[in-house]
Amino acid sequence: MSKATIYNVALKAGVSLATVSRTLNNPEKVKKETRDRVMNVIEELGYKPNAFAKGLASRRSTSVAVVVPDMSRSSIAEMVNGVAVEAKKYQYSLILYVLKDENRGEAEMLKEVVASQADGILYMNDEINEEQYAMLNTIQEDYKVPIVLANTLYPYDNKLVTVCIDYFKAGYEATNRLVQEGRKNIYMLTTARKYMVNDLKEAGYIKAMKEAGLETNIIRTSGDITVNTVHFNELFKDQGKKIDGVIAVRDSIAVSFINTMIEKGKKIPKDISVFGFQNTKYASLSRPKLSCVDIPIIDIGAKAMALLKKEIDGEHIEQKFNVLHHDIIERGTTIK
Amino acid sequence: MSKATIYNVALKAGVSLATVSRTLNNPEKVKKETRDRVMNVIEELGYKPNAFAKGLASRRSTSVAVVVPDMSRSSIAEMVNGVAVEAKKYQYSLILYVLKDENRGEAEMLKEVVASQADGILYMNDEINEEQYAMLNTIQEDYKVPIVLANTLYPYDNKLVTVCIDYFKAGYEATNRLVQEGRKNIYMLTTARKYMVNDLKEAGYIKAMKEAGLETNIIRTSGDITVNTVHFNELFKDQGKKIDGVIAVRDSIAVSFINTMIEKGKKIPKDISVFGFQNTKYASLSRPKLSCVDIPIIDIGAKAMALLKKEIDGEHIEQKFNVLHHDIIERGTTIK
DNA sequence: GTGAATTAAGGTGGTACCGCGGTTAGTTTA
DNA sequence: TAAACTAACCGCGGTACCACCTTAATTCAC
Repeated sequence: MSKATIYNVALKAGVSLATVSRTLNNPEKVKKETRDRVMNVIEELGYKPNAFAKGLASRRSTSVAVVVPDMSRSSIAEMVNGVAVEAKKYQYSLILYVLKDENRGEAEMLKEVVASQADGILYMNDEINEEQYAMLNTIQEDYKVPIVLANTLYPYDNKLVTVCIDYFKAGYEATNRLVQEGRKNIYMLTTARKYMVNDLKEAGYIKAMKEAGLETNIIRTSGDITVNTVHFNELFKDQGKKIDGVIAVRDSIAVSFINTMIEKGKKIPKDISVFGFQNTKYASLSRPKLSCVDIPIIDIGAKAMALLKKEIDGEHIEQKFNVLHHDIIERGTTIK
Repeated sequence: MSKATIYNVALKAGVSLATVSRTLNNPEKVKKETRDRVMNVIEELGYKPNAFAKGLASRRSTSVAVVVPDMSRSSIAEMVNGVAVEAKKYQYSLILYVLKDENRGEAEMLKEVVASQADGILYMNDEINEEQYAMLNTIQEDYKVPIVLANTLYPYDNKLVTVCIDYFKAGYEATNRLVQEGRKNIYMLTTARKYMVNDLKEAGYIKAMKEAGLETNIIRTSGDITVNTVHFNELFKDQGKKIDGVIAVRDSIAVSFINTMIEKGKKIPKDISVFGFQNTKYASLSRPKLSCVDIPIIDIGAKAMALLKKEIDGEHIEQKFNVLHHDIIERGTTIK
């Protein structure tokens, strides 16, 4: 009973191929009795339409390509979870492309994505630059493949549908909380690599500092925690460096900073207040628990998938740029 | 320049369809000059063979299905990273199936996997039971779809190719370290849900405890850290409960336990030694840094993919059960 | 008011594709 | 004369359009 084809089903149910196809794709166009009979046979034979044949004939794959930079980043993984749940609603399958250690150009990979016949592309690479954005645009236009950016954005243009939060505002708000606590020497810890979203957090931080008449201090460090721990030790070796507040672009960076400082005898939050970004498990597992910007990352994934589905179905999306709501969570690393 | 077909290429290169097909699939059968000419046109038109047509005609998809329980688990995400890197070598694409919140039976999902025409299945669901194992076997046999289990196993049988580490041994070794420290009241913290690999860690723990003539204490808690923190608080409310050592089946559980205890005034590792499992980022971000069993999770993913590829290519795999090496890492939560 | 004719709509079957791989037999090239 | 290539066709398993057949409802002629 390896593989039942539509032909087997038709034969056994005593109907034509067309009718079987219709019972599956346009059930309302088939009389109930016939439909039931066909469905029974389908059940009996364990028939599932061959995805290739279906794709070839219909020119639709009911699958979307999911492009991610690196699965091991907690935010990416959570987002994929959200995408998966939403995709299931539409019976869409996910084709995964992990860019990590990708040495061929991204262009090559995107061509592959197109060749895979995916009905749409969910682009989650936050390390996006002008060139890539242009490429994505070309693909969307030339190949008519809808693209949605999830938790990433290209702020200088908005031809592509985007789901994100207002990272600028979040950075601004988090910084302001520390300013309101009376902190004067507030640092921003960000990644050495240029992620668009981190640039926005940084811009928000700068704005808040400027408004408060404070001096900005931006430290670019590695996303790798073993590396940045060393870095922090180096940086704050001389106790002369005044620091009483920190905004980190990732929870993990915030936590490794906290650990470094506590080992140096600093009190958190008495001496230094710390804010993270994302509200990952790292934040809950930190001691004290990390205050952070809560980002609805699962919702971003789900919303992005939902919008992509709409685009695929040809619906016009009036709102290209979709901003989801974020929260500021105060826990143990800031003073209420 | 939307979609070039093999026909366009043939026309422009002045050859027949057959020759184009050969250049791509059996290049050695085509004279170099012709081949070069065809390749140039392919490049020029940006031609990529239609995956559906190719799959339909060749009955191979050059894609594998990756079945995971939940992307947000750090071990799963890392493993997928490993799979992705290896898959890229073979130009295989990944179709992702996330079981999380799956309410239809898993049988239904597996049928879908088969219908997707994947050439093979990478099964990473560690919540495997007898029924599922039987189902996987049926699929492998009836549909001739190779299956590899990655970081999960079914210890009562070994028809399916498996890549794992010796969790029994790891549990045994970790427990022994604590015994050698002189710990007497060593608890195992495991998940309430039945994961096969956790059962093995538990069995290893029990063996070591028995050998040392110590009493076993097994606490089943949630994988959700907000829940288990409450649980730990409840359990160890009465200070009468003696406890001086802990083996946790996941790093995250270990860390939340540590946090709970330290808040109660316990010293780690002076009063209680703690061991985790996996060596995730949680372990490095814990304070003190978590001692744990280091599991080569990326390698497991890569190895599983490599074996699957072999199976797909029809090579016989003599070694069905593949055990990768693990390490015991001693850091700050145990006494050297 | 009745039976016949027309129409509409619902249900079903027939079949040309979709783009490629593989085979065969025949043709050209070195 | 072998090697390299062409031409033609089938098959893969579906989809979707179009055409056809029912059946029921409506209109019509008488």
